[in-house]
Amino acid sequence: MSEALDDQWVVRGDHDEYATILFNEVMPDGYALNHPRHTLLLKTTQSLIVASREGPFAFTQSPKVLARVARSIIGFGAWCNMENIERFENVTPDDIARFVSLAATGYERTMQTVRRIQDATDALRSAVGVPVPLALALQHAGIPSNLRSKIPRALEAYYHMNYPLALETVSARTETKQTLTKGTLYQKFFPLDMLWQCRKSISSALVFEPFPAGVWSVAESLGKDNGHTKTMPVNVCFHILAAAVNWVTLGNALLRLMHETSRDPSKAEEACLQFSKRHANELCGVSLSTRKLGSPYIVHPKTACITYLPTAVYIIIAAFTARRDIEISKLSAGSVTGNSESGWWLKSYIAKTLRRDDFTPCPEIVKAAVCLMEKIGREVRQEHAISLLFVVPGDANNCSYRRCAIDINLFARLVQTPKVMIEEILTDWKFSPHQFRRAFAVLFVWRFEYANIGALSYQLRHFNIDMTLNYVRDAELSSLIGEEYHKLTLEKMRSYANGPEKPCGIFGNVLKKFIQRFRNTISMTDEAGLERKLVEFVEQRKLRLRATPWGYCGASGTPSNLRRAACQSVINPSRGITLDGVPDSTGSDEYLCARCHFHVTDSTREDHWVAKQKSMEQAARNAYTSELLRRAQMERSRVIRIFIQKNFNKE
DNA sequence: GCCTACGAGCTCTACATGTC
DNA sequence: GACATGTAGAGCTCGTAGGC
Repeated sequence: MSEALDDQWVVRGDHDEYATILFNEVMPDGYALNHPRHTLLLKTTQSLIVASREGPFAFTQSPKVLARVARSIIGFGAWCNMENIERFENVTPDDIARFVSLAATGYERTMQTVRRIQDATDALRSAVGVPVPLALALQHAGIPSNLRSKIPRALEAYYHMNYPLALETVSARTETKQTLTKGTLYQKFFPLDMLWQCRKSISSALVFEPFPAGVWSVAESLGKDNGHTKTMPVNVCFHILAAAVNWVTLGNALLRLMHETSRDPSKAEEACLQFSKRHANELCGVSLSTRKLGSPYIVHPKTACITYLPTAVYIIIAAFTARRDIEISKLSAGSVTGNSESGWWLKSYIAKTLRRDDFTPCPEIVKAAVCLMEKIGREVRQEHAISLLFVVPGDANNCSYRRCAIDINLFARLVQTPKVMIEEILTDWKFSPHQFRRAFAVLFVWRFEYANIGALSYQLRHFNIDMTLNYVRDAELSSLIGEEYHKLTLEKMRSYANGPEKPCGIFGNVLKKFIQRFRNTISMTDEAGLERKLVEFVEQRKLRLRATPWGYCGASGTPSNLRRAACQSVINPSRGITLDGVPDSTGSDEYLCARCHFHVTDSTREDHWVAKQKSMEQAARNAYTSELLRRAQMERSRVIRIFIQKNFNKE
């Protein structure tokens, strides 16, 4: 911890982390916290920060957490000051009850900002006239000016008193303040408990235990449940991923353009024009220019390279490795190792669970993205002997390097990510880094159909698999996956009805007959009629085709389907049911599906079947294969061979 | 259930950059 | 050179993921 300054402490932690705690906040009486009249509160706050970090009541080393403790104590001190309570010793249980119930409704009501700003405006009117400057009114009311976004009602009152005609324009700012979440309240109330626990080592303390039933029980009774990270709509997710991949693919060319244009400014504009024309598709609707032309979709090549390219790299890493924001931000240059044959591995710090570096498997695009970022910041890293990946050259006159400003929403707007309908308003989707971690889980679960949650749990580095299941049990996700299954089923049915693919397998033949029946009942030229019949068929039967490498499973979760599905036979030790109650395809294989009532396949899987049959035959012929296993493989190979002959007309 | 450690979103300030 | 605009980085309150 640094030495005490007049108005702030700089609290340092591990890994160069630090937090600044300001002690010059204006109190409701108009005097700053570090004014001599607030010495007691200041000393108590400082003592509690020390006690939180050292000694018997220490619970954290994190500078940010210590800063939060300070904020809570100062906040409570400000409320006491407003209530004319000079020492914490004078606080009564009733005061605590009043404070916590007010605190649950947010800053504005707790600190009675409406009344205070009205009083301040009244008092200042005679001295400065109307309108009273807002900054002056806030200062006189003892409300920190940076909290303006938290006091919409107080602002409305201020504007009403000073600019009556402008009221309509500001009334939109008012909204009912919802109760804060349990977690937030817990963090607000916990430091109050310390005013009792640490009573022997602080200047001013509570004389009773404020939360005998526990801090959490109070927070729980007053707060609302926490929310969760939203799931990106599929089209939005795929659009921004495609854009990020395109930008990363174009990255080296963009860097060359930036260097060319900076070397020869006279040709810069022409070079940008030509580049934009040549790479119109990859740039996803963005044009490059060295001049400011007013369009949000025109950017300077330097901005493209040091702002948008790092963001594209960030998105690629987040989406394809499921790493958290903090884990990506801390990546070092050279963090991807491996090769195209044995695979690529991203070395990153694993926050929350392991809390150490670990390797995560990743696709080649991640390796390309990291290499690109290494190139962007190479000179900076060499010059300053740092390893951080996400750094770019800083401002020439001020700092020589800086961390990349990753702004996913800015990038999304630039590449014109589709808008979404939220509460009947077409609006931009609001991205957050954690949504890509969630998107990874969505894509994994959808692609592998709930298979191997253990693998997903490892990728997310959860200690507890229940945490992973929280992702895949989520109602929003289930509905999303259900929707995708529905789309896939309809697409396959259309494809089977209109060609060129023909369904085969036992269930495939059933589908073929239904499609033929539809064709017989409608005019051959009535494609709309056929489409209608297909949709009705899929919806009425609740048909959901789920993909496997060798075809599709059409079994539902009804008792009769489960009884008849080949993979659910009691002699199959690998049988299993997915979380939505249908047969788990990971407990099945080609041999079982070849004779199953619910299996569909088509020519897109033909190569797979042929290769499988060959590999089984070779394995059976292997001299080292035991006799028992050889016989089993020969039998399996025979069944698959017959399936191929019957369905793909091959000998 | 309880708790920690972060992130999101907002505003403000200082400074850089662009435009006329 | 004056002014407008853009942007990084700070602080704040409130929200969220996830460990045990």
